[in-house]
Amino acid sequence: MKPERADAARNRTKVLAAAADLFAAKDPRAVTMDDIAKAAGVGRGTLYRRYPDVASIAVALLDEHETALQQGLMSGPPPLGPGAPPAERLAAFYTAMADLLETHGHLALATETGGRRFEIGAYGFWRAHVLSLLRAASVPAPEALADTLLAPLAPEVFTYQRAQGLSLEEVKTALTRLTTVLISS
Amino acid sequence: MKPERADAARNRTKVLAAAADLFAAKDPRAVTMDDIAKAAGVGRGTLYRRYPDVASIAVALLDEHETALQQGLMSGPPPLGPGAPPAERLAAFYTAMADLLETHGHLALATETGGRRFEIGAYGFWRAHVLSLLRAASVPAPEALADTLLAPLAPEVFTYQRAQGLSLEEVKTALTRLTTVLISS
DNA sequence: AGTTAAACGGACACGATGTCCACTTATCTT
DNA sequence: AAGATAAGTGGACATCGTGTCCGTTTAACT
Repeated sequence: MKPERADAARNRTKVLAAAADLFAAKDPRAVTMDDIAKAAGVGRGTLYRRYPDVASIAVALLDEHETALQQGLMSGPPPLGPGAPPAERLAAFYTAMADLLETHGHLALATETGGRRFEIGAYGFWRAHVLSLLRAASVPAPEALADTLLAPLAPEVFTYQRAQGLSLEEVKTALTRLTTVLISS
Repeated sequence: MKPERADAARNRTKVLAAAADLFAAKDPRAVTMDDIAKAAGVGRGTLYRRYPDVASIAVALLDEHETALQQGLMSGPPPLGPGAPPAERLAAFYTAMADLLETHGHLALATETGGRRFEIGAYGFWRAHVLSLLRAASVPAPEALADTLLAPLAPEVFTYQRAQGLSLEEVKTALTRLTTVLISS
């Protein structure tokens, strides 16, 4: 396919920058397409040309961080990447996810307008990763456990816990305890 | 306060019946106030007089089942009610919740339009219950664990698992294993 | 400079929300 | 039984967000 036209690229940058500001400024779930178009100084039609909804803009903003983590899982150094025992890898994954939510939780929230959590590509990836680790650790009936274990990583849960006054460390230990206890038994 | 007027009672019944049908018929998250008013043969204003939004109607429909479970937790027979060791009570709670989600999952979905999960009264109750059991079992740092453990009970997670082909039993065992393993270690 | 096709932006139609108020009706009073 | 009163009703209205459509602009190529 052809390279991107100059004005298109310029507008994409403006849109993403404006959206990032808006997501950070107020409740990400309340940001509308109109808001973003207005803030970016761009027409409605221009916005819809590239992004079908607000969630997809948040996904675009989150993408680089997510793919970085996915790289780490697949080919990074242990314990996150291959080479460490499953229990440690799983714990490392949870810690990394918590860090990602800590820094970009507002974006993650914005990606989940409605019940889209499971339809997003990233969820499938996390699930496959957890599943393979559970299998490697010979945990029985890992299919149901995978979703159960991923549930506490939902952005709403994490941000709720942090808003309740729990420290990042407290949340992390709760998460990792879940994994280690489950695998070692 | 005064007793309810006859026409008001009649309309409330009509509204709840119509809403129950609609929630069962299509995606509960797509049901609108207009739909319900139309289906119940009632004006918009009448509907808004009693219920501020769709979620609150779903809550009303769900209420009796939820309070029944809450009664069971507080004063019912063991292992759900008091008298059994914490690990068993927690497992019984998860089983009961799974059953409730199995029968009324669509209603539970409708109560969570937006990110209201944690603002609903019931969540506070479940959380307090889990927390007290964790404390009774001398589990360290139970505060963070409580929310983490409740996350897999989110209606979206449960219905997603069931829609993926997992049986009710498989989900139940995944949930209870989580609890027993955590407490016994 | 001229041509072409991609990109732009605002107007439009639609659907849902929540409010407001003139009218109806149940219940109480005597 | 009739009137008084306050609660209840229903639909019109203003507002907002969505997604599409199309005449106009502009970048890129010749």
